[in-house]
Amino acid sequence: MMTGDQTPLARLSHAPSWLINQASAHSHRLVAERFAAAGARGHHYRLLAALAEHGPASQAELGRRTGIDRSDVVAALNELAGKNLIVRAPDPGDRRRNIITLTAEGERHLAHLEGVLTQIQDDLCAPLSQAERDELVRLLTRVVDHHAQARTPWAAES
Amino acid sequence: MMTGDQTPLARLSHAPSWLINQASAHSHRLVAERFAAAGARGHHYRLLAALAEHGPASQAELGRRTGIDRSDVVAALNELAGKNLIVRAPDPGDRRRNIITLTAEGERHLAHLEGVLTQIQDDLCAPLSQAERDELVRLLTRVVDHHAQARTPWAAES
DNA sequence: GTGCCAACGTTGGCATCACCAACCATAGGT
DNA sequence: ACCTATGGTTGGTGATGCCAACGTTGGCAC
Repeated sequence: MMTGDQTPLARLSHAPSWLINQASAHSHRLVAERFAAAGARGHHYRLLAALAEHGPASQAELGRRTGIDRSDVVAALNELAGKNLIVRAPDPGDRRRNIITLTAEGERHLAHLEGVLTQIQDDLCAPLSQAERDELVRLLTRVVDHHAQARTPWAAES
Repeated sequence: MMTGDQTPLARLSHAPSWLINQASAHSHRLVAERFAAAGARGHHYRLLAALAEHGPASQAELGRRTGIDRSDVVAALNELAGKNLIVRAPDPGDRRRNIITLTAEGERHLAHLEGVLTQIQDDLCAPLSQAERDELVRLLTRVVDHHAQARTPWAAES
């Protein structure tokens, strides 16, 4: 996001949107750096996690679960398939679909990324106490839910 | 960032980095949409605000103040100059530098963007009470400061 | 059954943003 | 004079979030 953020802009430095973007940028940097070191990118983790949590699914399903665009899902799955972390098989019951399945190797990789991510959370929230982290999560959850709902009124249940 | 964020990923939905990125995405979308409607982009506001707060400056100075990369400052200033919102004049005391000055029109535009941004803050934090918004700002400020400092130990004072 | 619309996978493209590398001109100190 | 640091500029990279379009296939109505 930025190079040297001494944030000398008084009017901006108290704006939630600015702070959120700053925080996001730092978080993004952490994720990008460490995931890159682990040979992965944000999309990869999201997809693997979705597969682990809800089981095999079509690509469109994965897109909906993870919020990743269909077209981006294709690219990410290509990469994951290239590393044998997932398997793409045609759905016998619907020839339009591919059924994506996590491989054992994919599960191992996911477990690794899980650890990396946990460490990232910790570093990101380093200056906050546990109670403060919980509070931050609570507040952000409210904000995110509010806007997610506004954007996807259809996805009522899940 | 995403299309339909029903966030069905239990393990992710409580991770601060995920929440921050989600919130940032929503905020980013709001900013992009409304700034586009106002004929501006995020960089533009940051630069105009920096000029208004600290007065005319060289491009490198602006980059440091706003955290925008030197090369990106050039492009943004070109656009701003094209709209007569800023003036780029050579520094008589240092022929390497350009002195960037806000024009009256630039100030008007900034004032407008200021209003747009205030509205965005409000929409972004819609689900939160004022006390909660303050708390969110406080927590995020701690996080951002912590990482900004880690990244730019040199920019001690400012 | 035929026809039409919806969903799926895929390709290709666009925009923003953070960032890096390289250039050349100029300052400044030695 | 020389060498280094700084400033403006150009150009390029990569991640991410989207949108548009295509051909294929399913499902439904008629």
